[in-house]
Amino acid sequence: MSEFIPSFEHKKIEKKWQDEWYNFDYFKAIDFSDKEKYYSLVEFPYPSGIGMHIGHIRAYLSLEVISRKRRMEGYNVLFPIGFDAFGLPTENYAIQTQIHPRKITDNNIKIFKKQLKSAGISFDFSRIVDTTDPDYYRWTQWIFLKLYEHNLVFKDKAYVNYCPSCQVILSNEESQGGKCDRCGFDVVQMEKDVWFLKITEYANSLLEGLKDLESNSRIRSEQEKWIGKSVGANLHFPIKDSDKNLEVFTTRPDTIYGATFMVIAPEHPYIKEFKSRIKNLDEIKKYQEQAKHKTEFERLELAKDKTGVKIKGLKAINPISKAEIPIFISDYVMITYGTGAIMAVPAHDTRDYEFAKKYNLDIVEVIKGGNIEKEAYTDTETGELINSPVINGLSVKDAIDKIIKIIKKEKIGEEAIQFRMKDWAFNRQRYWGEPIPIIYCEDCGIVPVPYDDLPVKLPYIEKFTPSSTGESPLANIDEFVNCKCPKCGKDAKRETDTMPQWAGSSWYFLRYMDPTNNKEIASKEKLDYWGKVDWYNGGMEHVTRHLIYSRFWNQFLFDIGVVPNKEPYKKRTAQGMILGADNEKMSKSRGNVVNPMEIIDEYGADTLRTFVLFLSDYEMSTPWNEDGVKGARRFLDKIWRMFPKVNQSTTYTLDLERDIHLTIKGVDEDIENIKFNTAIAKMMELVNLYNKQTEITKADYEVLLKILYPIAPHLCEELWRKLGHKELLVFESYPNYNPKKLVKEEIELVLSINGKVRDKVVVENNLSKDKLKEIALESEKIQGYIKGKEIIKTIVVPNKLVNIVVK
RNA sequence: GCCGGUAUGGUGGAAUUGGUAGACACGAUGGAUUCAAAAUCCAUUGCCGUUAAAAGCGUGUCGGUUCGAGUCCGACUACCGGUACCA
Repeated sequence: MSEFIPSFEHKKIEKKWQDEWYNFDYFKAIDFSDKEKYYSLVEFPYPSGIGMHIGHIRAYLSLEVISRKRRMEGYNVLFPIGFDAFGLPTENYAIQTQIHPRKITDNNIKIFKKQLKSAGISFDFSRIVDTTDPDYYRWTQWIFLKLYEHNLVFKDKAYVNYCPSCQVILSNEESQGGKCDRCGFDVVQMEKDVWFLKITEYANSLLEGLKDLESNSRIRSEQEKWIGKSVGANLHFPIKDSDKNLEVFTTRPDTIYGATFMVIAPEHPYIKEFKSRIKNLDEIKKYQEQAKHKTEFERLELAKDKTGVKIKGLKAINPISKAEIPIFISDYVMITYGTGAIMAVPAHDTRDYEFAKKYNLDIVEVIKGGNIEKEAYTDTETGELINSPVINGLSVKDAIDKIIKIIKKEKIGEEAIQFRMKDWAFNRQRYWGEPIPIIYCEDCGIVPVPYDDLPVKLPYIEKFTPSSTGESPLANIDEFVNCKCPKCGKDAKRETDTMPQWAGSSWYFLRYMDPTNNKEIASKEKLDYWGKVDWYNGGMEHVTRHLIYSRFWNQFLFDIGVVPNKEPYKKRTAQGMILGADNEKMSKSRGNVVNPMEIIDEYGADTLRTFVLFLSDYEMSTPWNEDGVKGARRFLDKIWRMFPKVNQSTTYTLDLERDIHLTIKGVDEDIENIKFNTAIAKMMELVNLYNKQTEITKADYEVLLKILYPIAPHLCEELWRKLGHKELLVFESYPNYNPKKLVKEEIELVLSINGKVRDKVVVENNLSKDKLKEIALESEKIQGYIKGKEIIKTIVVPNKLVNIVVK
């Protein structure tokens, strides 16, 4: 101990322990171990060329800390990592540089692995999955074929969002606000053959499954809203002088007497169906044409300004009141939601109200309580039905119940449920993705590739630029396109579209359980052993799309008997974003990006880890603050420098005992509640106490190393070894606290007058209320305040305070 | 528009069931050490006030409940995130 280096040499020490951990596979998860299993999952990264972002570090650290702690607690921990490597950025970069995406991806993965290790994250690197590996995407294709087999895949012509800049078809989610998610270019509408996955079939099941997911309310409600369940009724409005009905969906069947007109979407099939009867067909067609060419942006901009055309020659009949009412065509009704037609109740729906005002249509009040001269009255809690013969006087809720009974009896409608969630558009016209395993045969039509022929491998090509027709680059590769029909053997052609980026990530958590299996996605035994993901952490931005897609695939695999659990995740948390020092989102263009590797190089991985966790509440977004890094480093140095004053005693220093037990308890609770910032603050407080002692015991020091280990493992390993231990901290037992040792013998009693603190005295713990009151009145300061005043009342909170109310 | 979240010192942020607001850290100031600096250590650090104290003020704004409110209730403002004519 004589030659002691006053600051820990992070470069040397961190490298030493990383080599030890990774070379000897200390973090390897053991299949079928007798220990209880724990599966911690973090969202696998897209291996971009810039390498790791500070956000990755924060995202992984929560479960990194939990995983290290769980190992100490005796669990067999599966904490895997992989790469979601298909996708546009790599492909665009490939086009730019003429380097093959395979090469780029391999290189990026290599960089990422190295960086993850230099941060000391305790991943099981033996289980890496790479979605672009044919041994992996073979099973992605396999699941697609299974979905196809179970009629959950269909092909349809659809207007799709197309980005002329990326030359790629986008999902609704990727083209929000009419802008391309990737490049920001204006999205245009384009008719295409599109593969869909029928996720809507699982809508209800996905909603129900949320009940079993442990997560905060925000995570749950975003998913709920995305699924968007509405309960109401389908009503049949007869078209006058025909045997057809106009079907509408409504959540407010109680307002049927107030339905003064109907509105159908511009794309509604009845325009064609009744074209011979429509007197102003030209005008209608013109409107349809306009609606089609409105960009998303215009539709949003003009959202308030309703437009539409009355369909002349066509009338609907209100099936309850028998009133004849006009039908309009307007783009405020969407063909993609419900039945593409509505009954408009202007008195009680804001949109219908605006439309009625603009076109001077009747507004009939059927619920009392608002002022329909001014605005639509949409309250459903307090109103009472009027002008509605069969349901007058009822509340909205009762009226809905009663009217549904009536319409069912009269066969003019039925209860119905609608979801806002749409089927999942499942193809891209790009090269760098999983080929869709489908063959087109002139005689046999669409033929799925036989399971034995999987994987359909991506051919190694030189030119990845998409064709100007919007077709995949694969369409130009004859050797890929031309094949034999698996059914009849005749010449046939392959599907050239590839899967969207969400495909590979929809089941990767299953593959980790058995990453090299070449017979199944994973063996039944391993799926059973590892079971559900115990804790899944990732970004808030993936709570809707990725989480729902992957739950959908898992539920499907459960339904066909492939996986043992209907829901894949037990618990889900999400980290907050780290913003730039300027409080703006980090981005290259703003120049506020923090490179974690630079911090590791200068201050070390332990410092980075400690600081990122200390920065703020884990779930909140927060600006980066370079200065704070020094504070974290100082904290670790203090612990390092303390080493020479450690004595050989194996019991806690008496003066520190209570604080040690308190800290163990607090740190444990904080970590489990992902309050890493306060956990670290508590350890800092303990270290400050240690520093005040001239000597500390080996026991004092060891317990600190153990509770700090999950956060700053390199430093703790090194000091642990310096204490003479032969074994690593990895599987040392996590410390327990003794509740009896938490009791304080003396407490500080606060004395206040009228709620204002006037004095503080140290008294024995657990004194009676009367005794505390007595003590309070004895205080000189208190006496000064109550002199000449009347004591109205005294409140005593045992072990806390005495408040005297005077007048 | 609707749905969430947030608002606390110069800064990042703490605060258990309503019970000492500002833990912990950064920064700053003063001092020790040093030839000097860095590092380290000690002290101070919400505002106002004072020689020092006391008193007073203080958790986005306004109001309320309470012996007592950062915390509960009502109204509002700003910022962030989600969503967008969803019938």
